[in-house]
Amino acid sequence: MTSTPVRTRFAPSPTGSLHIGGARTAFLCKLFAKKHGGDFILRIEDTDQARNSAESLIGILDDLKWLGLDFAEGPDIEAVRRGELKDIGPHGPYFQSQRLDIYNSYLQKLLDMGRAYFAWETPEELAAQRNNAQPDEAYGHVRPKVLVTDENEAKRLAGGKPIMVRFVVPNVTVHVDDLVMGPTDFPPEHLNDFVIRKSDGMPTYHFAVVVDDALMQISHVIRAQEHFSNTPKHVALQQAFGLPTPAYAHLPLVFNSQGKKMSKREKDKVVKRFAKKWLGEKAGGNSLAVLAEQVQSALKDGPASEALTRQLDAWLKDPDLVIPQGAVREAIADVVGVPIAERPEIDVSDFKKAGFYSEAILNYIALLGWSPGTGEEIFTPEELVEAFNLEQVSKTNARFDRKKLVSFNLTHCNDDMSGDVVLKDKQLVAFKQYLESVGNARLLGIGDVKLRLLLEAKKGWRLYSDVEKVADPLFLPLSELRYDPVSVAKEGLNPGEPGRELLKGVTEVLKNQSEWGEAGLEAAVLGWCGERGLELKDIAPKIRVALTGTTVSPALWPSLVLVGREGVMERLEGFLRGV
RNA sequence: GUCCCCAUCGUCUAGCGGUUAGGACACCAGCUUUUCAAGCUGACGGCCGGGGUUCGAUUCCCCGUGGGGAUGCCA
Repeated sequence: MTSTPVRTRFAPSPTGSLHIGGARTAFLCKLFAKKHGGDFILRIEDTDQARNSAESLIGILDDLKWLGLDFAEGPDIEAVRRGELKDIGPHGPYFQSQRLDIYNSYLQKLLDMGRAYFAWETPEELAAQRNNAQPDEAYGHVRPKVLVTDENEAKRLAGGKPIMVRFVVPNVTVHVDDLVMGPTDFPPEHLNDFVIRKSDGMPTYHFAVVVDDALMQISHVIRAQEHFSNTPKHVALQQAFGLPTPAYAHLPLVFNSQGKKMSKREKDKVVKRFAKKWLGEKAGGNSLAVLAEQVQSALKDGPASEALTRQLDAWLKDPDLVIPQGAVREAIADVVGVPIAERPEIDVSDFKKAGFYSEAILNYIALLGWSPGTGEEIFTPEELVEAFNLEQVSKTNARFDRKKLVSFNLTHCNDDMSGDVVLKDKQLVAFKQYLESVGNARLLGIGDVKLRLLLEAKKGWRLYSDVEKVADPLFLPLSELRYDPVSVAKEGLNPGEPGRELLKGVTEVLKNQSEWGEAGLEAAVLGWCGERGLELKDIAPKIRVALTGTTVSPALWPSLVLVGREGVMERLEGFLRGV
């Protein structure tokens, strides 16, 4: 046994939002580290200059934080919010874009050893090579006869073409002992001399990941299975440098319910469909400009209107084109009115806005590809630390099942609400976070005491959005309250109908109620029912309709308490006067 | 094209040569209920196909089929 401390890392690139598969990888890395008393590190792989965005970076950090996936070393979130790429920890920088000197010094070692060389094929030339390859022939880059290791000479020979650096892949079989995939031999003939420094001077993923994992003393590389076939590249690089090879564990992939890859393209397609529909409905010339205008005003600082119009035009015409900026896509979705239910949930933020509880999500995603083997399924994050192990990780790709997630959500929330004060407080905090994420200032404004009562009153909710939906009418100003005609008719509450008389009667009882508490209200109403030979179900839905406009509300007594004596009387008497 | 990985109810999975193939979610039925939910009870439902190996294969091997990944100046 070695005494090397366990150190795992999650290394997202800020080119998009944190999706649920990435969240799972991050979580399992964290679980493994914690289980072994080690550290979980966050590194930002921002080497793709064309696709990086500050919006993505902040989004990813926010989502990790919301999930409770904090890290021992990595970006300084507060600084990043201010627009600085600052980080915390002894093995930094943790932004690859700030490690160029390090990469270059390692690169020079390779060049000096003759294990790397300059190359200057254009992307078109490489594509042609691949396309022209004969069947049975390994296609792709072929190592030149003479390797150029001097940069100046390379520049001269390239004649103005951009130069990059390739690694001389050794002609030996690479053996990888993967903790999930098992021992595997990778013969050299399937590997060609891959690029390690791009022509813009940035290292490629394969190069940076090797240098960084070694320097950051990562003991276990836990990542998605899509990287498995590339692992021999990394091991070959480690061997060239004489660096240690970390333990590898490649996780099975997570797909959507159709068994397809989760991608922002999926979201994009839906938005595009609705955008086209929206434009089609607006007869008359320049509705594209109108769309751009509205999208822009929905955005705090989006692109200029004309630029946006051009972008939208190109986007609508090309079925394969995707809006790269998540915020812009969301804004379009809002403007053209894509229903919430139609928006594919892929990113962590989608689930947050849909009203899921972070711990339920963690529980569910941990079980995608891993199983404790005991049949147990419901775990808190702390329990997961105890239970988790790499041995029980399967090699089989999994599909994401939203309904099961919903069920987990219900269970976690219910468990908390039937637990102690600490647990109930967690729900309160999480519910408030949800309300903030969807911008429901009205409910946020009722205060913690009422919010807590509300959570208690709406028993058995599945999502926070369920609580919100059912509670919202309770706190609407009376002038904005709409009565559902079907409910009104069903309860016989239209003028002249018998239900109205009953409601009048019970309104009197409530008016004379001295103590406005759940128990007192219940006793009073039940007493009134008893005198008349009525049951609660004869009157409760009528009160609900007058109170909320529909027959659906949280439990009746707490609802009355939440609305308060004045509010209730205003609503009941208002209903009896009007409608 | 080439290489690699995978294959148990609709979905996530347990199983690691002998099991009435277990659980969870979904679905369906019933019960319960002041609404929506929730809860309770029950039912339905599976070893991809073909060859081997073996006294015996869901389990081990081979082939096929299907799915996925890699083969990028993306990560």
